[in-house]
Amino acid sequence: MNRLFTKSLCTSSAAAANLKPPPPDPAAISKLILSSPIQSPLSPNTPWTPHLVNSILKRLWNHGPKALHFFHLLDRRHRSYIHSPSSFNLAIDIAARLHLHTTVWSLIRRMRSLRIGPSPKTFAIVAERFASSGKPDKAVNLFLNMHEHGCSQDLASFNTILDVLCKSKRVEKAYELFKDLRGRFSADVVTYNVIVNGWCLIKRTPKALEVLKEMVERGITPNLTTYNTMLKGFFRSGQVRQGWEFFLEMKKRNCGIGIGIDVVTYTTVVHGLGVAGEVKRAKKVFDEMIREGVLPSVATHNALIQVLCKKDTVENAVSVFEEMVRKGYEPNVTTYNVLIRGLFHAGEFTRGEEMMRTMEEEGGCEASFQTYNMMMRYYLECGEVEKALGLFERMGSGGCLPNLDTYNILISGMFVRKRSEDMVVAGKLLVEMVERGFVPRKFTFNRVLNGLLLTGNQGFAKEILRSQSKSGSRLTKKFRL
DNA sequence: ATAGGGTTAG
Repeated sequence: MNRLFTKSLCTSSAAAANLKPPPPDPAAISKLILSSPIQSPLSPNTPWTPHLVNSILKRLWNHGPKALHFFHLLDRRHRSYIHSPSSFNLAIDIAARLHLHTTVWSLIRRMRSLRIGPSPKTFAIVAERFASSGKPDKAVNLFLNMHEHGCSQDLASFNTILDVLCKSKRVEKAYELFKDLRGRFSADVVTYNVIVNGWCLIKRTPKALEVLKEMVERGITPNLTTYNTMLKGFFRSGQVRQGWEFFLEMKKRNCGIGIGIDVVTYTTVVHGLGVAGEVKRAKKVFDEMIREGVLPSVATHNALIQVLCKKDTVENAVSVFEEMVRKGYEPNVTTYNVLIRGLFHAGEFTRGEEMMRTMEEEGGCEASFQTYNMMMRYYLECGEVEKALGLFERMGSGGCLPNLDTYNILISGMFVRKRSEDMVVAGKLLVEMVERGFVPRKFTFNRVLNGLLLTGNQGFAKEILRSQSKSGSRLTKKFRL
């Protein structure tokens, strides 16, 4: 195990020959960490840098226990390396996702003792975890008590906590906090934009408009972000007509005062109209923006391609894709994902697979978990279990570890054929996901156990039950720092 | 990670 580590390092012969050692490869190190036993020590010779550590933590994101173990080893066993604040923040995020409360706080204490934090960003991460796991009050309290942990509250952190609450759909809670404290922190245009966006996210555009009116009354001038947010809100809540009129109004003001509309405005309208089924109008707006001298971005193309896939034909979507490449745009992962989805949706599995090859070989884009999850969904939907499992294998061996969705998709897919051997696979997947720090829903758990019992796999079922009853306490103990 | 546009699912 250790040899692999040393291989990528500065060996004495390389140094003697005055050759630059190859930079350590995060992918190779991540693979090694995944395959090595938990006690395996890291080579002391690796030239660790925050960038290297961060890219490894990101690669191991969906294997939280291993990621934390790696972080911990480097923190404690490595004499000369001290983790950077950004690595701490990543580790804290991972620990919070694993519900390792004790670990989160000891990491925060450690940051403090090293005098490298915690920063407002650190608290934003923890608050986000609270808010998205149904504990918005804890998120608010964390913000209110930040100063006790050596981190001052300011307008920026106030805006952040509001945004965190809004993005996790706790808009009422955010609005409450906003009204209580907007005086103390002198709310600015960003604060108001966050709240406007919040109401828009839960499709309450009348409330958003109310806040918009209020900000003007209080002497805060809305900017283009405010209007783009509102515009998106109309389309999101299905108010296509209001959205369109708002867009026209924005254009009119552009001529008058000169607030300007930009590529984001146009992208919002192209997407909004298209999703509403108004494909012709969406295309017209796309052409209009070019005439008006606002260059479409990759995101604009992605919006149009998605809309054509959904409401028109995948052939037209492919044409737009080819045209954008011809014009010199570089399609990104989203472009490919949208297009592959379109092809799979149309039953064109072969062309979808080809597009995936194109993306990796010619496009220089690595397939993401969205790519894999979506393709597996389609394969399982029509009973192509082997195809889905093949993709799953590729994920595990490539640089993209399966996430919670992946496991859920696959496990439920194992029930379509009603075969005994599929139940065993489902059981193995369940064990693996727990090992990697994911918490299966009770429903998933019972379904797999029932499946095993009904197909005569009592032994395996019992094994799973035993490992589960231990895993909770094991996880929390292992990473207490 | 102080705010707005593309990836799922009606």
